[in-house]
Amino acid sequence: MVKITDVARHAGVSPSTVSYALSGKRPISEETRQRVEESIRRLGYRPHAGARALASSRSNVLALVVPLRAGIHVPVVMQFAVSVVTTARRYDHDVLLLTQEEGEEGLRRVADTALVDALIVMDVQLHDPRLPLLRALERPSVMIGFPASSDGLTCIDLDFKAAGEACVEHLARLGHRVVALVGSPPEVYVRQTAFAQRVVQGFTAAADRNGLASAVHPCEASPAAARAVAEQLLREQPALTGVVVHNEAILEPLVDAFEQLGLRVPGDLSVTAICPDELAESLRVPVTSIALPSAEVGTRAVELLMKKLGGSTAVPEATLLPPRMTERASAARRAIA
Amino acid sequence: MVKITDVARHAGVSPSTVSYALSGKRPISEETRQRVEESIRRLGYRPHAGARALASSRSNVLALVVPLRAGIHVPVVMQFAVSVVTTARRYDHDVLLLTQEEGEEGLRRVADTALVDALIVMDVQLHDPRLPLLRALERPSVMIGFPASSDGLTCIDLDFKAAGEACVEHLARLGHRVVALVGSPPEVYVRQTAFAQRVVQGFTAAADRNGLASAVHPCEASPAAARAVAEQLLREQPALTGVVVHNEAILEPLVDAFEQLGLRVPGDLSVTAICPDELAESLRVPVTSIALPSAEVGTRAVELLMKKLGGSTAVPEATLLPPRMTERASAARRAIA
DNA sequence: AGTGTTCATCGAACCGTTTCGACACTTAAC
DNA sequence: GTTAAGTGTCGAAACGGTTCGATGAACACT
Repeated sequence: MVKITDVARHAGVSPSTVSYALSGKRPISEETRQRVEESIRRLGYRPHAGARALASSRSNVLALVVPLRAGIHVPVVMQFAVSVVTTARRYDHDVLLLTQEEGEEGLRRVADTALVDALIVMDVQLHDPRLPLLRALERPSVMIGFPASSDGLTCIDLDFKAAGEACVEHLARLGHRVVALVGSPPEVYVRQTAFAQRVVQGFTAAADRNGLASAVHPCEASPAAARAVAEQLLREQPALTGVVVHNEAILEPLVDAFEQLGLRVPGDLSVTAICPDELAESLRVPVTSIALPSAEVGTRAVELLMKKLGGSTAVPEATLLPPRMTERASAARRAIA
Repeated sequence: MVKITDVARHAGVSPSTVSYALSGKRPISEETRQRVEESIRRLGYRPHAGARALASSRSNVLALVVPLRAGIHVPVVMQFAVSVVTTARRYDHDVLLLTQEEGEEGLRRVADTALVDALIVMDVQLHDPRLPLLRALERPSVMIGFPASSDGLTCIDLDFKAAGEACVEHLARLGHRVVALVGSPPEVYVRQTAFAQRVVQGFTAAADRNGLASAVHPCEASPAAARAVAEQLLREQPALTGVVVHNEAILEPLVDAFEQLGLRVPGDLSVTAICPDELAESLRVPVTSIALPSAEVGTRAVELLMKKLGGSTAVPEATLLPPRMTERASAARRAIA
């Protein structure tokens, strides 16, 4: 293995000069830098990650904790992870993958052993048991999602409340007067993941504000459940013409169920959703939707971390990404009966 | 930060003793070990990962390279990744996440900087450009999938050829005489990913062996393409009664298309698939399938790596997991016309 | 000519472990 | 009763970088 002293000898300088030439932390003459770089190339030198971490107390590795649980749309998680890795690389960092399963002990482990410099935690719950730990940790972290109190933490996510509102406002503009929200599986609400509740808040607030009749229905992630909800909706809200869906898994079966019950989309029923663009586009009837910006969240999360690692104190505690709606075929002006 | 010398002082021993008590690489008296462990607990000591890696030339980190490209079923990748992480943890290792995008340079980087001890590479192609690199690297690796020649490498995957055969054999046993394979998108074949071709080989061989009429159709990952293939099949093989599907994305739309064309499944048409159990189970008509054992592949891949890291030379170059079929509702005995 | 700056580089200490050789002390063997 | 073979522990030397203070050279300003 070729080490920094080999490079130094080959270039006729001291090891520290090589180090500075590489890091740029002290001025090095253009000529010397050239020579060092040439030697590095010639010898195929690569700094030893462990040695570097030891000496600099920076591992240049970020931890990413991904959720495993049911009710979470896997492609979204994956896209997010990829975006984190890609962005981290732009800042010369790597990403260590942890599963939720590892729990608090896992976080403490990678942080305390200095295996990672900072952490990204997904799927944060309202009263997440990891919150106190993350606050106490000597390493910066960013959370995807919002807990009950984000004091002293850095959080980022789509503004789900605004997303819920936007869906309703859109339907209201199209003339719909009776709307329903088909939401996440009940367990998501029970475990108090903030985003599901925020959608409900936004949905309800906007419906009230616009004087619409409205109802909210959680829904399991199965086609059968989707069908059941569809029937229930028609029974309980016969005048229903607008539906907001916040549940990737049942978007397609739900629309199918409506059509099988004799309702055309968007002829009789307009549908808007909060889901990945990919999904919204892939359906038989492309769905007007608010995108789940997983890639952007990933990028922004890393950027926030880098800012914190850079010592900046001016990192915002909360970052709410504004919803972006794409109109597709599933929502149309209400037919005048 | 509390370090090993602090622990040593607190326990009244030398640092090396603490190290040996921890690693077990030399005998330490029961009494001393107790004392050391107590001190560690008291002080909350965690060995510094970088220092450890430097001194031992072992980082205890594995690299996992995940594919990004189209035509790859994301949940399978994710499940695999999770299984890798979980298994790695059992061996006291962590997992660094790399994307295909990083390419050969990425592999070289993490290997040469000693950031990782070993590598797992997914989605290997027949003539993968990374093969020479992996052979040359001083660190062990395991590939998921099989290249044209696996000499000097360690590969593991489902035995796709046997899986293709098993699907046909099953249909043959049920009395079907005319069968078709609906495969992966054309680009998967073009880029010469071995597993797709192996399914075709197995399918064809078993069909010939059983004297069945057979045809093979690649298929894009869209509902429209599924429908088109369904129509084409009926046109070209009017006597068709058995279909093997090897394409997660279109399994559901394909079955739907058949039914809309007036064919009952399994009444008129029997379907078997090679896909994740989860998917096979979730359809309206649960599909008889060969499981894609992503979790097992992940576990086994890590175990193989650990064996190699342990210095074992008796690590098999090729590991083919035998197909496991689960019978569900979609395949039945051929109706006698 | 002397003093003060700035720039480029060097030398040495340090980062926190692991590991190797040595040593003292038991125990077993002949 | 010496020799041989373990046991359990210690001290010191790595491991391969980074970083801080010092130094020398070049230059400008009194």
